[in-house]
Amino acid sequence: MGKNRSVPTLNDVAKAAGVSTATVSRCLNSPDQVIEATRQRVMQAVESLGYTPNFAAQVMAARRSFTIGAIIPTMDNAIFARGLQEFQNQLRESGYTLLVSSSAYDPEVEREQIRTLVARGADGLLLIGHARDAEIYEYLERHQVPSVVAWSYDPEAQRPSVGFSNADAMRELARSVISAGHRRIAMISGITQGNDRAQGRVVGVQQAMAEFGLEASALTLIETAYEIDKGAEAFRRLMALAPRPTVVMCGNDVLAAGALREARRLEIQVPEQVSVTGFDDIELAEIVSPALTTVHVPHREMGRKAACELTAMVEGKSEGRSICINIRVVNRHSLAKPPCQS
Amino acid sequence: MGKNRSVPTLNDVAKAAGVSTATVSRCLNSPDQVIEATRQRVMQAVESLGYTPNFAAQVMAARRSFTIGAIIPTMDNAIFARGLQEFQNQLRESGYTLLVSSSAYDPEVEREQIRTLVARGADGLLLIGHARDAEIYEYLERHQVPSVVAWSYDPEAQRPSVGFSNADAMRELARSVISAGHRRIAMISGITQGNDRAQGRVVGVQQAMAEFGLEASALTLIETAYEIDKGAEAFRRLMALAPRPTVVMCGNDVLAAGALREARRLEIQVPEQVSVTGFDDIELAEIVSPALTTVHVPHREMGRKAACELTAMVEGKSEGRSICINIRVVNRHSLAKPPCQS
DNA sequence: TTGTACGCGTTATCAC
DNA sequence: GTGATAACGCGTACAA
Repeated sequence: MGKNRSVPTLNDVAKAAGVSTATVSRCLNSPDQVIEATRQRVMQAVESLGYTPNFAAQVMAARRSFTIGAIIPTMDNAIFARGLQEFQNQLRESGYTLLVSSSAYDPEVEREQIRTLVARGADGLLLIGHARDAEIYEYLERHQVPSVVAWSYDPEAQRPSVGFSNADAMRELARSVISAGHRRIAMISGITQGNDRAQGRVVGVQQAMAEFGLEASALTLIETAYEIDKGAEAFRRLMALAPRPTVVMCGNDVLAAGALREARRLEIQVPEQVSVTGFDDIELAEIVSPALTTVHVPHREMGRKAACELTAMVEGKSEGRSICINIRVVNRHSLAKPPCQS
Repeated sequence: MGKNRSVPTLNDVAKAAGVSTATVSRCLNSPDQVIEATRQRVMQAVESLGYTPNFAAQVMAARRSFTIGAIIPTMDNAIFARGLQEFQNQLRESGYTLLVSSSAYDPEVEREQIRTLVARGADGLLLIGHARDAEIYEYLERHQVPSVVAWSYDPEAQRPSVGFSNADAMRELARSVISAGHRRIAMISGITQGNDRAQGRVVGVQQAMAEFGLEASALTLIETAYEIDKGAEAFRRLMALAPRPTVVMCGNDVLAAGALREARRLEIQVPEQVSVTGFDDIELAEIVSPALTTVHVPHREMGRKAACELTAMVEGKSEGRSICINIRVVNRHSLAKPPCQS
């Protein structure tokens, strides 16, 4: 029955309600500035026409989008997923929409996506880690788009960040490891290039070793991508060494899970023959066998606080504070004393 | 030094290069329509001013955004993450940007996000599963935004879908289970309300049982959210039953991982005392102990094909075909014959 | 090949 | 309270 094919605009609503576009706009954006009677009429028209405001036009006119962008290295890891879900929830409550892109750990892609998100009118950006070109920060500044860095806390950094010190966290875990008696330590790290979280975790291990008077050479380090298979592969190489390390500290739980899987395949008992540790304390950590001794990171809390800080900045209520999140070492079963003959 | 605070526009570039805005626009969008010399000059200006086109303005003028939206139930599950990553990769190659939102399995939220994405000028949408209000499809049609449904294949459905039949897949797995001798079957399903994948999986089990002449009452069904803890809890309740089921079929690998964790806690041997199966074959399935017998879904392939189909539709090259992806049962160690005394 | 001028759908600033 | 109307930044007929 004469179904109108095209999308209704503000103008259509205005005509249908017998008012001006300005009034319709006000009904939608500041309802109390318009008298009850006309508002009813307008809303009726909005309803019956099935009107939805055109976002691009809104952004252009209002120079504001109520949109927050986030660029994460990968969607394929529970740690970002968990925190981001909470980030989004918090944002929703404040009336913002979250747009997510994943950079696949590629700085070039990240750079492009930041520009895309800004061009799209994002009011603020969530970034992961500090390591990136100064040029990018200048770009953000010029466009006056506030940003907060998460999953990494660095009081030295110019930019506000919400997270924790990866070095401190890993150092604490490494202290436990060394205190348990381990001296031949191996580490399977994520790629440190352009990744301050991964770098910090390596540094943490090194610091703890120094504290205990261990030589740097006592650490065998393998760098690899954060994938289960890579963790397994690295673990195999480590176990082929003579003498074998007595503990394998992994850059995250995913790598540790790979290590554990390989240990099972090689019929190496964990932790009796070799200890393994993780980082992040994602659900995986409790599910593998033996359950992982790891560092617990409160991702949800981080997501929530990052959202609060970022919206505050967007709304001019904050200059950008840095927030430090507390982490803690979780002792489960994958870490024990080194074997006796060691 | 006189750093210009504001964001440069097409006009600024035009003035800087001594040409009209139209020429600048052409340089950016159809470079071959403009002579080499002027183009050089223009590009120079673009570069030195650090010009980035304003997206909202582009969308408004061109009525096209080269943006694809996706709404997934949750980011917190590897199955969507994996497929979406590939979906995005494929999109990038075709020049599209992906915007992702998660609905937290809430139809209301999904509805709102669909409107948001459309209002934002998304050229096409990726949706998960068929179950949703007809009104939403009408809305999409009216706005002429093509969409494809993924993770679910239904030849009966009006809308194009890329995926597989969840019922067929689960039925095949259930046949293996029954063939192995199981008669007291329990299932831990995801919430079926508004979720055709979960529904299909339940139906698959029921169909297989019917094929083998088993009474419907032989199936004990628990519905719960797709979370590890929920899987563990459901498993505990199941193990408290007398007689116990000899097999627990889980709606996905996450639930199965929870079941396995609880089994370990209860010191119930899997598969000696009770068998467990999963669905999806995410990495988790191979990592838990015992490794899960499950249904392998080629998520990457699904993501890729969905992207191809959707872009084809957006560009008017396809009316919207449905594509069926092949799945297969993966036999690992969590499924065995039922215990003898059964 | 290049320039002019209009339109895209809103918001916001004025008057009324 | 409400209504004109000028931006907002870009694409694109159409003209030159």
